[in-house]
Amino acid sequence: MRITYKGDYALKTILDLALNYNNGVVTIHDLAKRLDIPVKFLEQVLLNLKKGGFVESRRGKIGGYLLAKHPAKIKVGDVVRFVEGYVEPIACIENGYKGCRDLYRCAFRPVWQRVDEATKSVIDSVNFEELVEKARANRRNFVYSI
Amino acid sequence: MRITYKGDYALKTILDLALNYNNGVVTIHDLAKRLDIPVKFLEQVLLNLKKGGFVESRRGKIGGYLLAKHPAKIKVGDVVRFVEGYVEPIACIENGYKGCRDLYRCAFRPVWQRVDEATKSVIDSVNFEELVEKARANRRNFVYSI
DNA sequence: ATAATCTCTATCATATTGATAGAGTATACA
DNA sequence: TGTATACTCTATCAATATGATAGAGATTAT
Repeated sequence: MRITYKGDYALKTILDLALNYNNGVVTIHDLAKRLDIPVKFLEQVLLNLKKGGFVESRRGKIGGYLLAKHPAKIKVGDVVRFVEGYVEPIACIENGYKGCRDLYRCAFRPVWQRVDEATKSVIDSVNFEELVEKARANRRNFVYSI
Repeated sequence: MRITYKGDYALKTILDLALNYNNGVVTIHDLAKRLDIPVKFLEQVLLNLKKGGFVESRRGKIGGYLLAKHPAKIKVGDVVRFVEGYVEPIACIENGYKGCRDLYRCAFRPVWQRVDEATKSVIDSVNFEELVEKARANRRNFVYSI
């Protein structure tokens, strides 16, 4: 797994929408400003997240984006898998991979499998409800420390 | 961490040289044939591994490559770090990274750090002496199972 | 009507990836 | 001393991914 800007932006966007859950829609413009993401890039990220069923949109004058599911129902791993396309540390570990002469005798395979399992156990154990709590706590700490 | 062909080839090359440790040099040609790697690509991989201090070379008529250290002294993590350039799941976790507005308040940071630690604990716990044993065992199993 | 918003597709510059090409240098050995 | 057999070095290439920009739509509250 390697997270690119694409994935980073997607995760931060979903966290922002989770922070605004049950609070109406958020516009691309506001998201872009708060998260420091180029507006036109964020457009594509959001359209993709919509295709993935993570967000919904409202068009028109008071339109914007909102989360399609409860934050507790979205895991970090779900988003990474959908946006980046994979989570595995090497292609030969991916499901349905063909193209290695002797996949099952490979001495490295168990190593990659252990990395893969450890990675997934982390990213699939964190949902956006927890992240919202953590983000709010961090914000409080920050304000108090000034 | 995401292993590309570059890293995969490097690891397999070092394993092959480890299997031939104390057994003279191995030519690029033999390595390329056994490992199914394009010769001219393998050249570059080997020159790089030499720069990294993993292998040594002998030029001339009976030249070839050999491991620069004992297989037990080379960890999978060492090779990946050198060849791929990083091991972290995202750039902001890399040492000396600047460029995030509030790195220490980021709700995702602890997630990436956990992935990072888990990954490193795997790849830094496997050395090429163990891999040689495993590879020899796998080869035996294969022969017996025919 | 119109302003504000999302939608869609095309394009772009740059870097990375995986691979190929060819001329050079060193060494064993007949 | 010639030559075959190796490693050495640098350039180049096609294809793809990455991060970003552009502009013309479609929708909706007021």
